[in-house]
Amino acid sequence: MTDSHTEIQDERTHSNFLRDQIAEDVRTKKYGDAQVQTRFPPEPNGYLHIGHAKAIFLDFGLADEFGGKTNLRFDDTNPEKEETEYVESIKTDVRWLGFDWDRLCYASDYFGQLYEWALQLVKAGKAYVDDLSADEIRRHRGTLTEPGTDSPYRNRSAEENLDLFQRMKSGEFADGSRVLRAKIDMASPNLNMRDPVMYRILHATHHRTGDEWCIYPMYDYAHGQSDSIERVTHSMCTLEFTDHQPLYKWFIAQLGIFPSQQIEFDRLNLTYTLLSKRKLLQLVQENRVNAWDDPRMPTLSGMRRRGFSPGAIRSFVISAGVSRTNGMVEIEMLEHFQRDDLNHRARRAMAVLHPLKLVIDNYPEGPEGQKEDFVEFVEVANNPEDPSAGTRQVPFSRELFIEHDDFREVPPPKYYRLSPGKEVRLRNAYFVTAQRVVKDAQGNPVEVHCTYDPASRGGNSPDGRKVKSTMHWVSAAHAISAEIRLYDKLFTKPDPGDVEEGQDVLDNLNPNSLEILTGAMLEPSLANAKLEDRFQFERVGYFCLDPDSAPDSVEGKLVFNRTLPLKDTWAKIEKKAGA
RNA sequence: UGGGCGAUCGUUCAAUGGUAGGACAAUGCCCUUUGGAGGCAUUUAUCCAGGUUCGAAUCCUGGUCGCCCAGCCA
Repeated sequence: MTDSHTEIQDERTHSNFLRDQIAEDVRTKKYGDAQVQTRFPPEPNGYLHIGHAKAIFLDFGLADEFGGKTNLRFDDTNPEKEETEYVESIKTDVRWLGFDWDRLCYASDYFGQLYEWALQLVKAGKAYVDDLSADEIRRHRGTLTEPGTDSPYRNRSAEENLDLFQRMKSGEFADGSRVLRAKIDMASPNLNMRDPVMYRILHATHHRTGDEWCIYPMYDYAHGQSDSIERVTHSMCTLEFTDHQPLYKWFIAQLGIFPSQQIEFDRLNLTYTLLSKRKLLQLVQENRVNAWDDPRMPTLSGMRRRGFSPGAIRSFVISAGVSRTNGMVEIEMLEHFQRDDLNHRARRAMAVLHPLKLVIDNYPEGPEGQKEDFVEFVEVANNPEDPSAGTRQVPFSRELFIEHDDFREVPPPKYYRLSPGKEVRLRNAYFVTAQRVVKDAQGNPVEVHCTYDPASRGGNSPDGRKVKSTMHWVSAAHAISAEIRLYDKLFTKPDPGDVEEGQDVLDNLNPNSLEILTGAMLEPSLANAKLEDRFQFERVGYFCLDPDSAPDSVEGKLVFNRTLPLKDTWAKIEKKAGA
């Protein structure tokens, strides 16, 4: 058993620069005897995706390793984009990944303190109210190569700034009319230091503070201090915030408060996958997918519905590693860890996605000559990888369904499955030999007639005869039908952002990312499937029940999602031959 | 072009001055009552040029290439 657990342990002993840094800080007692404190700081403006899972495993995982704690903090400084629905979904997703936060925090908890600190900076002449418009501020900022120019309001007296800022807070001014800026250096080569905006006027209702405030702190003014308030020792974030560090440090130094240490790491990028909350929101809003939890989405809720597991996501994220290089991990790696997980856990079942009738002409007749009535039950392992999963009895009869693609009237080279005159094994049942095929007007096979070898019951012939292929099947009389949803990649290009001039990422959407099958035939035991069950439909793939199912309803509607197909060597051979 | 960050197999992460290794992918073989799983094997890498050193992926110098920053977003 090559359990992924061992792999995780191995990975853990591998160094990574985050762990190294924390270990070093603990060793040198950089923060005295204080325990390691981290935080996961999402903005509640969308659903979490697998990129966030990386941050979660790092923030919570590393703190765990060092016996520290992790806060869940919502960076909710922009009331116009944030909603309670997102807060709830984020909590659900973090828990689903297996973590519980030490403290549940909100940047909005600190609005009062942040305001007090702003007052302090204003009084100290370190911040000023600027009457310039957003556009004018932009023009004054300069460019990458040219320094900015001072705002005409830059040298207002502390008294005037104090008065203006307090009136901004009291709601005297219109949105956009004034901002509070830090007074740093308009000529800094780091644009973040060119008198960044600390507060803007926004007469908007906040999801938590309601209408209490009409000025809201900018992320850059709130983030470092939030870390400081929570006494976060190691504040891990993604690379693009690297050059915000000097600004955070400036605020911390001016205020003389606890200095958290920020360490940046690379974002997770996955081939064929879009990991931008803004774009994901667009997919939802424009109904390009059904919802945030559409199984094609890289959101944690989508992946959960699709049948992915927290353990597999963890193995993947840890195995993909962390660094400071911007790369793109192949989606195949994620799929590998999910298959590995499911291979060990998933119960096996037989399901025919594209049914083709198979009739055994020499199968014994039932009592009083009623051929169809004769039924026997074969014993089948629930999971050959796990004997403790037990066995079940599966009905077998004269008329069966097999996979349409498992029969070829004219077999291509290396095709081992059923074709006229060929003998194959029906899994756990009998050897059968195809005799003749009934075709429709278009020449498509609709029914295959075969003979079986009664001595091969269970799937082996006493004479030691070998067959090249084993196929799954279901008894026609006992089969239940279900809707099957097959998912493919949402995008057609490895890098969805690779677009032609004038085109959009959404132009790279895969029009065939969802295929719905309505005629699938399943073995009867699947009628009892539960939402949390994981199945391998043998030779087909991994599946789970979708919440759209209503097994207890009159129709007993069943909907299965394909998490992932099984690896398909034959498809590869066929493709190569065709190419 | 100002500032910041980075560069190791196809991809991704290791090697912390001392045999360049793992995982995914690919290829071939073995095995198989899932063309699944498993086993074995193979291929492919230190961005370039100098330098320091007994010894450099690692340290130094100079290039090259890539990513990020000009929101009253986070």
